Parts: sequence; structure tokens; C-alpha cells
Amino acid sequence: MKLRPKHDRRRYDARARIAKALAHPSRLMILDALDRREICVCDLAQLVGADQSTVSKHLAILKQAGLVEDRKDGVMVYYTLKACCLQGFWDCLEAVLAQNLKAQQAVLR
Amino acid sequence: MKLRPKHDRRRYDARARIAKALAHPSRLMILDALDRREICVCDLAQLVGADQSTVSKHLAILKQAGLVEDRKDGVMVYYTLKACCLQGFWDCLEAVLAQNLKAQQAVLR
DNA sequence: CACATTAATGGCGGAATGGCCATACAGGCA
DNA sequence: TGCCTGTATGGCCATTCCGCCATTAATGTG
Repeated sequence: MKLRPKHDRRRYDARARIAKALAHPSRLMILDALDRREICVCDLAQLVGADQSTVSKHLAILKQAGLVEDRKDGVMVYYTLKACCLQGFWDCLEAVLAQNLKAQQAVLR
Repeated sequence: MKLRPKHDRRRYDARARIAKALAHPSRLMILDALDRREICVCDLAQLVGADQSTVSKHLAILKQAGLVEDRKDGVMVYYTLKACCLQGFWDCLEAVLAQNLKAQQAVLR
């Protein structure tokens, strides 16, 4: 059996595919909203303030990454959060932002 | 004083700027390597297997996002990890990947 | 059946990303 | 001084991303 090299490019490619899905403000907003309840596409479109087709494509990206699931109910499609591990991600982003803000204030002083 | 709306677009823009910096396999590889020690640009270029100028631009992006710091020592520039919160991010990526793999295996069965 | 509603898809144009090459800008050294 | 090394930057090109519009598909309703 062959040991996986520590720096396997394919592993980082796979990670980056997930990270790319997280790298858009509208998608972050969607994930944040879905953390509390399931929401249909039309409501999400209103939430992010973009065209329905645009939001639908964002949702397809999130679904492809395995971050959300969809459930059809008649004409409506409801999306729910599938990844239950995002809290650490949010905390990380906020920590970096807070740190950057602090650094910027230090420069001004 | 005005209360910040829960879904402030600017807040998600700020978060997305950080997330974008994390959304590239070479940058993930760099961050992972820097977690253990400070490394100069030339060694990082060899690690990721890209041109020195390419890696330098990746590092500028990471620095701009506040994820790494640089320290000049003569001609060399050493980069170190500034964000101390990435473990939750790694764990999240791995959890999603594991979940996706499991789902894919379930489909095959 | 026709018609309305909801979501997904195709297409297009503009913007951003990412790669390398060439070059500029140090710093170290003879 | 001149040369070498390590790094950053500008330019260019190919690719990807992202927005809306138009269209299609599917379901519910009269």
C-alpha cells in the first residue's frame, strides 16, 4: 500500500472546491440564513436581492459542493443546510476580520 | 445609534473577501505548510510547484486578507501564519469531503 | 384544456482570476 | 562599482466567474 504524500495536490484541489463554493457573499448569506430554517428559492432570491436565476445558480453551486440539500414540494423547492460544520468557519472569518480591524486601528494610532 | 441589520450585505462582502483568499488549492497548501513553521518564498514556490512570481502573488493575496505575515531577513522574505483560527476551517472542509464521499458510496450501492 | 407560478437552464457580455514571462527592485558580496 | 540571488510587479493571455435576460420544465389551478 502506498502512503499518501503529505502535500497531495489532489487533496488540496478537493478542499479548494469546497472553499470556492464558500467564496461569494450571496452564498455566505444563503448559508447563514439556511442555518436557522429551510427556505424556498423565491424567498432566498428576495433575501439576497438578486434575480431568481442567479440565486438558483448559486444554490446549484452549494448543492454540488455538498453544502445544502433540496426538497421539492409541489412547485416550490426548499433548501436546507447539509453541512453541520460551518460554525467553525464563521468563527474563523470573524476572528480574522476582528484581527484585521484591530491592526488597522493600530496603524492609525 | 443605528442597529446593524442582521443581513448586512457589507458584512458578507467582508467575510467573502477572506473566504476568497482561502479558495485556491495552492493557497490552501501554503497555509497548511505555514502552520508548522515560517517558510521563505523560494521554498514555498518549490512546495507548490509554480513560478516564483505566481507564488508571490498568492502570498500577497493571503497577506492582504490578513492570513499571513512576512518578515524580511536580508534578501529573503519569510512568511508566517497570522490567522490562528484555521483549524476549524480545515475540519469543516474535511467533514464536508467525508460526507460527500459517503453519499457517493451510498449511490453506488 | 389554458394559464399562472416556481425553479432550472442556456446564452451572452463584462469582470475577475490565475498562469507565466519579462522586468524592476532590493540586499549581499567581491 | 558590478554581479548574483531572492522577491515583487507589470503585462499579457486564457479561463473562469457572475450578473441578467430569455426560455424551458414542472406543478398547481380554474
